[in-house]
Amino acid sequence: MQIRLYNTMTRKVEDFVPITPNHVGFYGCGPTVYWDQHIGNMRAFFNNDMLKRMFLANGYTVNHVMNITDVGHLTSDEDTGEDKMEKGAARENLSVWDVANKYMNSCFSDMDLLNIMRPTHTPRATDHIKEQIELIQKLEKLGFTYEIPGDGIYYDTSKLHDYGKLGGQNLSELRGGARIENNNKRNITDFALWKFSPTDVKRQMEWDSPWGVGFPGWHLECSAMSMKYLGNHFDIHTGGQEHIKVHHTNEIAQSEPIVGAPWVHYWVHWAWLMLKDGKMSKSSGTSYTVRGLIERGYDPMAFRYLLLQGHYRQPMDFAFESLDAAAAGYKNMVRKIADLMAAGDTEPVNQDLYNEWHDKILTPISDNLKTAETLVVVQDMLKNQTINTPTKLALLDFVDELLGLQLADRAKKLLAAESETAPAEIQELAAKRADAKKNRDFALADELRAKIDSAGWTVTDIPGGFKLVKKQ
RNA sequence: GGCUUGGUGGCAGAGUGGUUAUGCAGAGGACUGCAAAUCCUUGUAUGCCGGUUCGAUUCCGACCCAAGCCUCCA
Repeated sequence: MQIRLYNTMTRKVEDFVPITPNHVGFYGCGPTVYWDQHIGNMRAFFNNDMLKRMFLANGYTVNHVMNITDVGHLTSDEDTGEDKMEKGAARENLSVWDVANKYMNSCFSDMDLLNIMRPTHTPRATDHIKEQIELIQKLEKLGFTYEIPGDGIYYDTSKLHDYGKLGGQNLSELRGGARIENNNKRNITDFALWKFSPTDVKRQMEWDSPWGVGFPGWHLECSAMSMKYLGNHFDIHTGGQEHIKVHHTNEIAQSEPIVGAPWVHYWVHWAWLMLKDGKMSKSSGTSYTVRGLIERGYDPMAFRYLLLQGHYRQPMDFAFESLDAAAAGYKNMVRKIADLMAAGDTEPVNQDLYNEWHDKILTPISDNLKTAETLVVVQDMLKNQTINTPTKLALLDFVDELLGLQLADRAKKLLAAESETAPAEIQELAAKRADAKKNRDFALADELRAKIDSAGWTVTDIPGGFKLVKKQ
């Protein structure tokens, strides 16, 4: 099936043509591991996951690389900026290395909870200092660097004729004085490749280099590690939309002089998950984690379902009201599937119908990841009267693989919970209630139902009797 | 200020040059002593102003508003 993706470089939805047939290599910017990743961060990782699942469903092999940024970078190119890693270490009274490990693992565990497949490679910046230094040396040889004494090695953006092409903005269009200027930089857009350690403070993370002790600039790791794990040219580079103008622009600047243009064939950018009143941020206490959602009683799959209803290029408003709606929608879907499973239909799978609907499901998601439309097709499929139950269940297995919603798993759990036999005293109460109903003593019947309810069971009337289901 | 995206029903959020998804919520009905579940039916929207067109929510332009980047950020 023809895959189409919006390419930020050309600002168009394009047919995807892989470098190697039936194989895709892609790099998605990963987390800076100084704190928990909030659900906004997770939306980006979820999008990478959907991109990957879409390719897998289309028969591709996938090499997915996600970096772990564990080097502390200054929050600006100034010496006065804060270092997030060092700040996190101070906050928790841990070494920067322990902070990195702790939050890398918590990020992975949140990804697991959301059923996000692990990337093929998750290289850490601190494990690739050598590669980063080598990259600077290559740029140095080509004449793209200059040193600001006592500060670092910088990239001279005026040396690259098409600098800024990804963001559609040239040097002269940037607003002068909009940010604090480093007076020693040659151009407003120049950025650090290597920063020297400050002389007055001992950094926990620093390395030797041909230019002096210090640490790499924050754009460098992505160039160095993507080349190492994906080769000099690869298919797709993804990241949050805020990376277009600076981070990805600078990655291109570092890479294309060395490997030749185009370095990356398709640039795909994810829009943010917004709060009603602005962006999600840790400082304002408005960030939620996946584990936080679970503590509030939500199935992480409800959040996944919510994300699937939107489109990756569209900012999405997050509110508990909309998460509730998604949770209800997801639960209804699981209910329907559990009913299909319980039907025990032994008809054979209709292969023609299976193929037809398989393609119907795969088509919209292959067209620039229109997951919402795929969800619509799934709803249509569930409602469709001409598809028999075994065919529907086979299609749902495919849907689970494609969308990662764990529908079959939840449906089975639901059925298991419903088939659990109630303890004798609950059975007895339910039997008494049935008697009360027979005697038309509805007051007593309702009282008994309340009793059963508070004991953790739900009694429902079914034709010819009653059913006891343990409350979830 | 510049560059880039967008503005759709009560909420979230798709598609589409002419009959406007889907989910949740709402309303009515079937079923039930009442519930629950399920099923059926159903209302409500395309920021504003122009233009192109037989016809625009869809194309074009201006404006207004929002978001992203220009400063660490998914």
